[in-house]
Amino acid sequence: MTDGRSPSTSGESLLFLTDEQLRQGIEAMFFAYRGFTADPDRILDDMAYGRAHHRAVHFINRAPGTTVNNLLNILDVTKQSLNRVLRTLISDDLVKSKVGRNDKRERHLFLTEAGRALEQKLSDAQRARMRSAYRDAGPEAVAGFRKVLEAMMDPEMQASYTRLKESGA
Amino acid sequence: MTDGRSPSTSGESLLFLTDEQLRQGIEAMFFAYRGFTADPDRILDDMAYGRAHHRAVHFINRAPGTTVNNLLNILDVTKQSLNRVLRTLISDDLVKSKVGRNDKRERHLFLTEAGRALEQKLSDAQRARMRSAYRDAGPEAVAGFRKVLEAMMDPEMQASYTRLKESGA
DNA sequence: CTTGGAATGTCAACAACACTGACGTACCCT
DNA sequence: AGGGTACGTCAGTGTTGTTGACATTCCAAG
Repeated sequence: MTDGRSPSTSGESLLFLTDEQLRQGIEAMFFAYRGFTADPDRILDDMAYGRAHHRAVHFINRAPGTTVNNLLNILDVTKQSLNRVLRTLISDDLVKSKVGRNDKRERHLFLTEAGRALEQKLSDAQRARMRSAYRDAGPEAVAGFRKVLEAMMDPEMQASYTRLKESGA
Repeated sequence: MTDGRSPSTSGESLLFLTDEQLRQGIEAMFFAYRGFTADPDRILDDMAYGRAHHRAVHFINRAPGTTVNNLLNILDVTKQSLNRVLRTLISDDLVKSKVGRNDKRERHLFLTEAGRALEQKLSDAQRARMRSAYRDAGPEAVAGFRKVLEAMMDPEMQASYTRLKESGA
């Protein structure tokens, strides 16, 4: 199964499925993700925030008025964990929580002006690296990049991703 | 700067550099990385280990006899943090630490038989997902995937990555 | 041979971020 | 009226990261 050499299945060019190729992909993913988070992390370190705050702010910005439960599903963390983050964001006046009109149990989340400013700052930094990588690699590489990433997601996350993608297009 | 619409630079097809496109790439990266780590994480949860143990075991397996310092550079954590992980791995007899011959201050790290077995188990799980994603996306997409990831790394990490890649080819 | 510095290891304290479990409040719906 | 849902919170725990301080070992330069 994991014999490390070329799969010798058919005559096609399946060399890209070699264990060595896969391992390189795994390591590329590891190193690239560090780069991916490095710039926002630096900004967040200067404040009292971490990566979890970034994620919350990002998705609230992406889907304003989203409920806590919805955010919970996207972020895939416990409500206790998310609540800790939301509490600080709300008390720092970056996020507003509004009681639902139809269903008063729900809280709808919005960024304040300051929240949007922070999101912009983090987003700009992350996009700058992404843009540079995209430009270096070219449009065809980008298409392949997206294709592989989508295939790597868990099905539920793929659904979340597609939903977000289509809502913002 | 971040006006969100198409960059209107020249007549070329630079639509893949739109803020919206970049944001989709960012979200794809976020969701995909979760999938990427999900399978090994499940295995590790059953033991008393975490992702840090996986990383250590992976790179020791990749470069047997590597020094602590070298591992420190690759993983980019403090020696205290790495040491805690190595200590448990060594006391659980998954990793052996040997004093250097030329420079006796250095410790060279090797996997034991049990260590290799764990690495295989984790690696198999992670490769299975990677292989499936690669197969779904096809060789050209994979090439693009790798190209973008490399362009996203910090220069030093890109160097580490290339060194590892060439050592194992 | 002594001393400076590098590589390593260890102890302690702490913070971010995740988890589980339990409980309370408010609310919707049947 | 009662059951389930949405949300918040308290308490405890674990992994992984961080600083800071200090000891040991050892190479290499003076």
